[in-house]
Amino acid sequence: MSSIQDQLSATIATILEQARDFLQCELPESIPLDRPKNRDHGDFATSVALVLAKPSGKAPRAIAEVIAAGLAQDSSIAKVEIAGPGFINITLAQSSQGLVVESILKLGALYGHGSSLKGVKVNLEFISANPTGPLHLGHTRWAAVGDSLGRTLSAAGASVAREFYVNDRGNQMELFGASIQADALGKARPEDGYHGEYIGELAEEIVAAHPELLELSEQESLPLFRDYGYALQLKQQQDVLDAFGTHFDIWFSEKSLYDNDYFHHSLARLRAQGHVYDFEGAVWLRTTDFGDDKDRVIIKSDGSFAYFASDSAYYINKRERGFDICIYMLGADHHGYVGRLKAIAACAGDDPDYNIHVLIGQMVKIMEGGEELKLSKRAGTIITLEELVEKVGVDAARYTLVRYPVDTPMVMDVDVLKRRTNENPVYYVQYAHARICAVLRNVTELNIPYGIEHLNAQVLVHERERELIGALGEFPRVVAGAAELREPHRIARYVEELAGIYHRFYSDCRVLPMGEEAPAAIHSARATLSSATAQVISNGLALLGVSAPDRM
RNA sequence: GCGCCUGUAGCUCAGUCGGAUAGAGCACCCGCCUUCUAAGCGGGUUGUCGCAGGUUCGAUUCCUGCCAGGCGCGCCA
Repeated sequence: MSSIQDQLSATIATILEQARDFLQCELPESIPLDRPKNRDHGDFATSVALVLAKPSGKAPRAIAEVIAAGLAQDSSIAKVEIAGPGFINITLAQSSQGLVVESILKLGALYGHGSSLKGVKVNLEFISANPTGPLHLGHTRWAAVGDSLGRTLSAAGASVAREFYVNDRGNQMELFGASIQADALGKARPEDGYHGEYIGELAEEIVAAHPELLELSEQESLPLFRDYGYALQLKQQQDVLDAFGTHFDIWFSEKSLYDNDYFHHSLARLRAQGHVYDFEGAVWLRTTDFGDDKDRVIIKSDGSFAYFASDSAYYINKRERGFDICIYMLGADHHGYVGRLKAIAACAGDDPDYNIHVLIGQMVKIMEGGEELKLSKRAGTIITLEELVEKVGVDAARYTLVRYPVDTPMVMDVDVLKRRTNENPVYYVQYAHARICAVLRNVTELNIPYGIEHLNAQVLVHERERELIGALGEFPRVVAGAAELREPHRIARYVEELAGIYHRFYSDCRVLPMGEEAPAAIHSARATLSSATAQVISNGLALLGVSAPDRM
């Protein structure tokens, strides 16, 4: 299904092709075509004449004349104007206004989906919190953004696996086990252990289920406390994420990288590429070959594995599982890892600009009552995902977290998020959807027919109607752009704008007949346009993992 | 010292294949519900796009330097 934009681009490309003799230069690969901010500039505008001015050596307005003459032949175009230094402003014919609405209603929930990433296998790893405590705010940002990005990439045609990397081995696990054990035995927790209230709760739960642990020696019970605690804590994280609407396809165990000697297999692969060396009893990866600050130790001189060992084996593992692109989502406090992760890919013989993509999320703060919230009862230090949801609900939390680019540090204001006003964009958007649903209920009650077969585009001549139709037509591009740039916040911003446009349409364009007025084509057409808008808002919110309520 | 991120209206922030007069919400003032959900709409006020150069028809956007703030630079995990 090709959009109006695509058709226009193709038309212009054809015109340029025919004017090759006149231009005498290379033609652009893609035609710049966007929707002007100023309505006086038509439905679409292109600066292609300006772009071609230099290579062709012709005056931009002269080039524009040629293109405009060609476009004027197209029956789907009502008006072509040349403006300023050589912009070409295009106004669509009334007859083509209905096409967008038609395709939305035909495609339904699939409208906006595309094929730009078709055939690409993406591994999307996010959150990957240690299973030694509750998820906090930073994880929550990723839970919202990562999940939304996953939905967006899928909509663009990619095959996406959402993966949570579980750090189930290493020193932190031991400290976690020791902390729980200390509580269970009524002793002091290790100083460098975990100190949240939840440790005590885990200890109680474990002792209740396995009273025999208290009969064992400390040495014997330690690994059991660790393993039971791990299972409970992981389950807790999974439950919380489930309630948040974030689902993973794969829970990947770090420990499993060392099963069946997989690690040595991955190391051999790196060695074969020639970037592994031994020095002072340790095994190193020469990541400086690919721009890292310094080489990294894989196996320490005491024979134990450095954390980097897991990182490199894990990357190799992802690629061996057939993923083309591995996306990592890391907190800003880990941005120092970008260089070494990219270097792993390069050392493995991959293209670090294509096969691996690292997103860095800046910090999230939370305010309530004008003050920053720092203490969590449960975690002991930072606010948890659960606590945030208790305060503001899933929709407001997800929406707010996903509406900013991840490289912007953000502050969530609980007081604002509880508010049901314009200040809180999630309600603004949801309200537009609920409002349309209410209108359509009334339309149905009055037996006014609507739908594709009742859409007479000729009557939709109001400026608000054209504006709305134009915005609806943008959605597929927004989705494709969000997927390509890995920026799901673009969808949130789009949906806000669309909601605003609908609200303005609503106040200027009456959908239902007034009083004794007989239902006419305009009512059916506007009802149809409304239902298409509801569909697009709903599709957009779905990509954000936010509900689109029928009533509010 | 080196690296990453940020600097746009009084506040919170959008704005990337460079485009026309730089946007939204909030705040402030004024209007709009005897007919659709006022959780809405309309109007008014608000800018050295951190600073200085460069690239060009055109720069908030790309390049360089500087200033300011945040974060990071382990044979820790």
